[in-house]
Amino acid sequence: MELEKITKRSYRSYDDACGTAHALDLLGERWALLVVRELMLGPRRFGDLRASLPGISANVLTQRLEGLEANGVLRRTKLPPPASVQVYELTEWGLEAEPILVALGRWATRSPRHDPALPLSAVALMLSFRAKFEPDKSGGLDLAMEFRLGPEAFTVGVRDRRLITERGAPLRSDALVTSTPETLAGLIYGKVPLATLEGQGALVIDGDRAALENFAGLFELPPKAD
Amino acid sequence: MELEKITKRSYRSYDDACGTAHALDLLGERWALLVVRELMLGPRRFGDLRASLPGISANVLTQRLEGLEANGVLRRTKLPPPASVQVYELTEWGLEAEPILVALGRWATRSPRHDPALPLSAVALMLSFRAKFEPDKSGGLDLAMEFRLGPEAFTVGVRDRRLITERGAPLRSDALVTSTPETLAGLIYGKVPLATLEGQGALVIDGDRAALENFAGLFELPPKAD
DNA sequence: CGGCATCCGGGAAGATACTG
DNA sequence: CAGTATCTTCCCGGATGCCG
Repeated sequence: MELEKITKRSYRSYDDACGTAHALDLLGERWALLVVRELMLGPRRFGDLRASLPGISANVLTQRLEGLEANGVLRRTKLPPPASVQVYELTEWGLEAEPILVALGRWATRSPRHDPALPLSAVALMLSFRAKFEPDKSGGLDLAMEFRLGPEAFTVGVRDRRLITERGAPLRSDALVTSTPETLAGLIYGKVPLATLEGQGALVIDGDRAALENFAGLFELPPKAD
Repeated sequence: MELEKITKRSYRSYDDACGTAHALDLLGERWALLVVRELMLGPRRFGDLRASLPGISANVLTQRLEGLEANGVLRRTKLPPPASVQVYELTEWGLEAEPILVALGRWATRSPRHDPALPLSAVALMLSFRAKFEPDKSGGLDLAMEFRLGPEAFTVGVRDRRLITERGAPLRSDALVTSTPETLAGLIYGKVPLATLEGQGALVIDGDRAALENFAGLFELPPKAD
């Protein structure tokens, strides 16, 4: 019957005027914030999102995308021809959630239970750079690199004590780094020597090796809160 | 059988090295962040928490407290005699999550779906002040008030363009305000005139009325993201 | 293949009653 | 007052299948 359609209330809300509580109404469901994370560097397709979020099932991803769209956090867009492919992208307001993601990441890195050796998506690595970048260590540095992480290319650079992290390849770069997010995390946060990774074939660098070495020195993990 | 005790694995984690994902492992479960919110201004008892979080059930609150304690976000403490009462309080690290809560609140206030007329806890109101305080409007202001919100007293003040929000009564104050969190939210964010609220008996002010009026002018809701 | 509906099993959340 | 026990309901996760 159609009656059950009408009765489909029970949108489980906290019913709390507090902004924090409302934020949880908007993106407190399981996986929602990680979907937002994956869109933080630009539009993605359904399949890309799924591949970047190991463990999410297709129907849950569909539900989250619907909910986030209904709440105005993201929108569905069709890429211009000839691609003509459907993608999901954050609204301007959704994009403004970035500092929250970064702050959450910085805070949780101090957890004794945090395991940096787990899998990592390319976008998550880029955002982690923003969380742990230390401008004071970057004085006078000016570098631009291309990171090839799987099928995707990213631009990473430093100029005027500011960090640049974008999706897509840069026009010019000092070095091209081909590797995986996990390997780069080991290099930058785990202080694994670059030569070791190259020896294992886990990382290939073409161009100025010093650029990557310098870059890796700009990040510091916050102390554990034991 | 005892076998089922052994099989109780399945601690549902995102298994993601990303700090944001780990933050969700730590406090992404339903109600967890609101429990943290209620502890942000100091230790509380089980019953206080329950009363401040309408909708949470006792067993869920128990589970959240256990989980947050296991993760090092909060600890159980016994108040010194003669109180000798058990309370929950945030660890130093847990306290550091405050900017996250405030940022979430500020962001979500821009949601078209946000309804400021819903119920509000006293602690949530205090934290909302921190989210929406505009130092530029507070030049030269110096005031201290006591807010009596139900059984609890709070100190609210401004000095040197900085906002003070604490639990407990101040030693000296310019005014004593007795009301509810919802009424004060209407005054400060809804711009309901003070005289109207007094006329309804929803708010009683003893002392310098101008202190409260000046205070109410220091906050601005961020624009909607329609 | 990408996107979405449907069915099902397990587990977490919600409501209520009960206990020290 | 501070939880525990129990039952129900709903959400999540996985599999399958439809359709453009």
